[in-house]
Amino acid sequence: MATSLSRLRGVVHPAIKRLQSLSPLEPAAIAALEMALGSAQRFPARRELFSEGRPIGSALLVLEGWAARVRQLPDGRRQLISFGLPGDILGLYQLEEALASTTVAALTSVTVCPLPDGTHIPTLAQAYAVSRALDEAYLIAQVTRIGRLNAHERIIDLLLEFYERLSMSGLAADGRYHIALTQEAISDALGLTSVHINRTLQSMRAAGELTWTGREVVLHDPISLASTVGHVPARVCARVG
Amino acid sequence: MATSLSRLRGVVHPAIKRLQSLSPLEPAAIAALEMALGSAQRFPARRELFSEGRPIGSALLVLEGWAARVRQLPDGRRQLISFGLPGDILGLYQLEEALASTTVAALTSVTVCPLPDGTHIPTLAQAYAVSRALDEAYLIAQVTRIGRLNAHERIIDLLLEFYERLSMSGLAADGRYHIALTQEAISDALGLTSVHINRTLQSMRAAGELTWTGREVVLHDPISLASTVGHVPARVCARVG
DNA sequence: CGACGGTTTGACTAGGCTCAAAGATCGTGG
DNA sequence: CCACGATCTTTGAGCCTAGTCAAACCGTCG
Repeated sequence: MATSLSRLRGVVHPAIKRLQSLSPLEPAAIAALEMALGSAQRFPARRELFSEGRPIGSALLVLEGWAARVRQLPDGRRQLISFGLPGDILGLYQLEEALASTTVAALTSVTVCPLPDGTHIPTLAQAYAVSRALDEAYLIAQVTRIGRLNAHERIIDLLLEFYERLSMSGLAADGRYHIALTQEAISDALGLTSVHINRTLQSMRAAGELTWTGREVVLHDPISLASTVGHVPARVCARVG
Repeated sequence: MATSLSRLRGVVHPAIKRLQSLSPLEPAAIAALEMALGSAQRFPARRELFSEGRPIGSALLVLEGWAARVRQLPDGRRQLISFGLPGDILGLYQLEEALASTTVAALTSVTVCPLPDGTHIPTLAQAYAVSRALDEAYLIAQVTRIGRLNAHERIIDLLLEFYERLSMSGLAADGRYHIALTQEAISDALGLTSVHINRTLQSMRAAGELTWTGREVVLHDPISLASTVGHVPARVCARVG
């Protein structure tokens, strides 16, 4: 049943929770999403969900796992452009015959489902619009991060962004969350080397700023971290917090 | 008269030419644009067209001059996120109550006009959609540029992007165009210092890669430059070159 | 147990930054 | 028409953040 899927163990599915937090959803929207949850599809890590330059099929809603838009240079250098976390939408364009401007790859095992059509469900359409606006805000944050912050600031800023985003879907709380990335992936996102990420993380641990064991991150004081690096949460709409 | 404005000296206005190159425009689209040209408004250099966090009024079409999305850090560091050249659209969002996610500032004296409503003019709406998709592609290019290219590559890649974009509006040809940026602005865009931009430009001149006198840039061999830095022009739609 | 992916460490290098000041260029007003 | 100020470009010397290359370590999974 749809209800059992979206409220597994009595909890709203993180993806639905995120969209709900972007714009309060009407019952028809919830129903459409719950229906979509039924046709989930799984991609193993490293698999491509979209390929650069190829036509985009239908948009996807991320249910579980982390994906990323990736650009690969001819000589092997790799840049992660942006991330797709649970509740994020991949490949959402209103352009006919759109081509994917970047490859989207699964960083972990990723489950997705087709994005329900929002054209006749106003609150759902609104949630998609907000989601899209946030995507752009994250992209802008990424430019500023790699353009003007040093290694220490870049890492903190990115970890704070993850914290805020995962909080929307209920996957983070109290500065704590599960991070699906290797140090290598972080370095590819931040325009640094994994060696430098490693050393910088060590100094951050030594400074008591965070704990990072296995895949579990704890930011000891998100608020003070945010103020030291001048991090400001994305804000795109007067109605959304 | 509208016609005399859009075809000054027998030439189609660069802004219209750009939109036309994104999607062939029907007569009603041209007429709407020519009408809008009549209510042009001028902003002097450094003036803000939109302010971060403030509600966005109506979208603007750039007619002349260069604008840029800017993010300023508390300590004075500055990052240019993206550029608005003639024919580009600023502040185009389908979100109600959208807030500007970055300040947009005039880099030179800039003339704009309100963007004509495209909802009942399909080809115009299509041009806007393509323009928006290109905006995103340029943002992605910017991330890759500052994340993974060295100073030399960053400059070439950016100058090539300007060349391609200005070519669409007829403002560049044969590798030659008028660049409205100071070395300082370039450094703010590329995440480098103006001193380093200056030195790198000198080495590029010495290598015969370009000429840059006053505000006139000549890329001596755009094709070979593109191949040396692995630059690929943005491509967002199967129908658009 | 070995292979694999990820993390950590060391020694050395280099690309780009900082600070500071001197030249160019250009628009403007007297 | 020239002088002035403001803005931009250029140069120099020294430093530092982050990169490179290489190897060891570690956990885990088949």
